Amino acid sequence: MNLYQSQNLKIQNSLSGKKENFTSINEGHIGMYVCGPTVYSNVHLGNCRTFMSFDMIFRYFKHLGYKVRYVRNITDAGHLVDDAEEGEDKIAKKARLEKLEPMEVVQRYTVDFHNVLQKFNFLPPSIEPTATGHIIEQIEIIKDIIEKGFAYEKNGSVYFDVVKFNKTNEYGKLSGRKLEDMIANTRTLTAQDEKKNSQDFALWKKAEPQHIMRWPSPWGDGFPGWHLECTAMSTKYLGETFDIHGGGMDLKFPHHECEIAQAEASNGVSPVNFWMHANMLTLNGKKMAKSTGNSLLPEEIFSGNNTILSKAFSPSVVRFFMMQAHYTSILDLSNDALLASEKGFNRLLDALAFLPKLDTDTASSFDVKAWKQKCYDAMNDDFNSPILIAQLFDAVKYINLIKEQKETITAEDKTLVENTMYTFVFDVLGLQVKNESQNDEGKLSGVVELLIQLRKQARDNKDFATSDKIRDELMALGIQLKDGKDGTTFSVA
RNA sequence: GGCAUCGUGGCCGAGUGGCUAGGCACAGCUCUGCAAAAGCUUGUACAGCGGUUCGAAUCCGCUCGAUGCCUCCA
Repeated sequence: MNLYQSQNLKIQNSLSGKKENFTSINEGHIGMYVCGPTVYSNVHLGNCRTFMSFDMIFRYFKHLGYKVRYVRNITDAGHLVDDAEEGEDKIAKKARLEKLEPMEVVQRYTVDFHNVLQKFNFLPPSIEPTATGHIIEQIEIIKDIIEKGFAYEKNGSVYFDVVKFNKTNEYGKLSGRKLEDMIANTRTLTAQDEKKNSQDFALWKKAEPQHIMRWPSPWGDGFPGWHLECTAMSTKYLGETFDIHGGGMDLKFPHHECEIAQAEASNGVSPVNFWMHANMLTLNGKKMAKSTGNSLLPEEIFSGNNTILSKAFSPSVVRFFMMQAHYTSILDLSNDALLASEKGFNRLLDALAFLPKLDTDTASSFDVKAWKQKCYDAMNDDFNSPILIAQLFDAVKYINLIKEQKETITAEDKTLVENTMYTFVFDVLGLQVKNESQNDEGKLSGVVELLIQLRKQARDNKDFATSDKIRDELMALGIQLKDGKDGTTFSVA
C-alpha cells in the first residue's frame, strides 16, 4: 500500500478558490506542469521561490508514493517587449546588446538557472522542454483553433478571438474577471489595429525583417504568441486534461487564462483539474522583478556580495526561510528575517545531529506516532510547510529534553523520530546540512583542536589569563569556542 | 479607474467562530572559574469602527492602509 492511500491530501485550487480533496486522474500517477523561466537574464530569488514551492510539492508527492511526471518548461523563444519595440522580442534584444546569438543568450542563462537550482537542491523535473523545440506543435494548435473558429489571421499574424470564445466558454474564470469589464477598462493601445478586440491575444506574430528568431508557418515567417508554448507542451506530455498546473501568481492573468482558452478552444475540454499559484517574494515590501531592478540574485546572497544583507547566507538557510512561509502567502525578504531563519535552522540541525547519540529507555514520554501523523497532517493541508516546521521544532525540544534526561524515548521510537525527521527535513523540504569544504576545514580543525587542548590545560591549572587569551583571540578571528559538558567544540562565523 | 489579495505580539510568520502555532529577539533559570555557546521556562497579539452570535482576531458591512494583476514578468 502506498502512503497516498492513507493520507488525505487537500489542495487549494485557484480555479474554484477552495481547498479541495486531491485525487489524481490516473490512480497513483500525477501529471504536473509548472511554468518555467524566460532565460534572458539571471534567475532572481523571486523566481526561485515559485520553483522552490513546486519542488517541495513535487518532493511530497513522490514521498507519498505517486509516480509524478513533472514538466517545467524553459521559455527560450522570447516575448514581445512592448509596443515601442514591436517585432523585437526580449531575447533578440538582449542578444543584440551583448553581440551574441539569441541561442547563445538562451544557453548562458539556462546554465545559470540550472546552477542556481542545483545549489538550492532542487530535484530536476521529469521533462524540461523548450519553447523553440515545440514550434511545430504550436503551429498545429493554431491551425486547429482557426479550424474550430476561435482564431483569425490578419497580415501574417494570428489572433485568438476572445469575444467569440466567451460566447460558448467562460473567459476569465480563473482570474475572476468578466470580459465586459476588461474590455471597458482596457487602456487604448497603439498597435492593436489588427485585433478585432482589445482583449484578443496573439497566437502567432509576423516577424519583421530584422527579427532574428523566426520560423516558417502557414501564415508566413514569424514566431509563436506568448501563451501558446505552455499549451503545446503540457498537452503533448501530460494529455488534454492533467492533474496540476502551477506557476507564479502573476501568471494567473493573462497567461494562464489564455492557456485555458487555447486548450478549451482546441481540445474542447478544460485542461487542468488543479490550478496552483505560488505567491510573490517581496523585497522592501515590493514584488521582486528584474524589470524594475528590485531584485536579488541567489549568487549575491550566497556570496554576501550585495548592499541589502549584512552577511552571506547559505542556500539551505534561504530555503528554510522560504519554507517557513506558506507558498500561497506573500513573503517579504529582509536581513532580520534571514538571520532569524539561520539561527532556527542551525538549532534544528544541531538537534538532528545529536539524535543518533540519544540514550534510549524502556518507555517514551512523548507520543511519537501521534507527532509523526501531525507532520503528515500539516503537509496534507495544502502543503503547509510552516506548520510542518513547527512540528519539527516540537521534536527538537523533545530531543533536547531527552538529552537533559528530562524526557525518555524507546529505541523503537528513536528510530521512528530519526526516520521521520530525515524524511521531512531532507527529502520533503529539501534542506541540506551545510557542506564545508573538507580540505581546509580539516587543517583548521586540527589547529583549533590543539588550541582547545592547550586552553584546557591552562584552565585545569587555573591559569585563566592564558585560557581567556586563547578564547578571546580565536573569537576575534571569528572562531567561537563552545564549552559543553562533553568538552569544547567550535564554530567558524 | 476595474478586479483580487492582505493587514496577527519587538521582528518574521501559521491558524481560525470557543481549545498554547512555530522561529528570532527580550527576560528568568540551568550550565560555567567568569563569559560565550547550548538547553529549559515565560510572554497572550490579531488595523479601526459597527453588526451577526451565548461567544469573533476568525463571519458580514464600512473606513483606513499595503500589495498584486489589468502590459513581458515566478
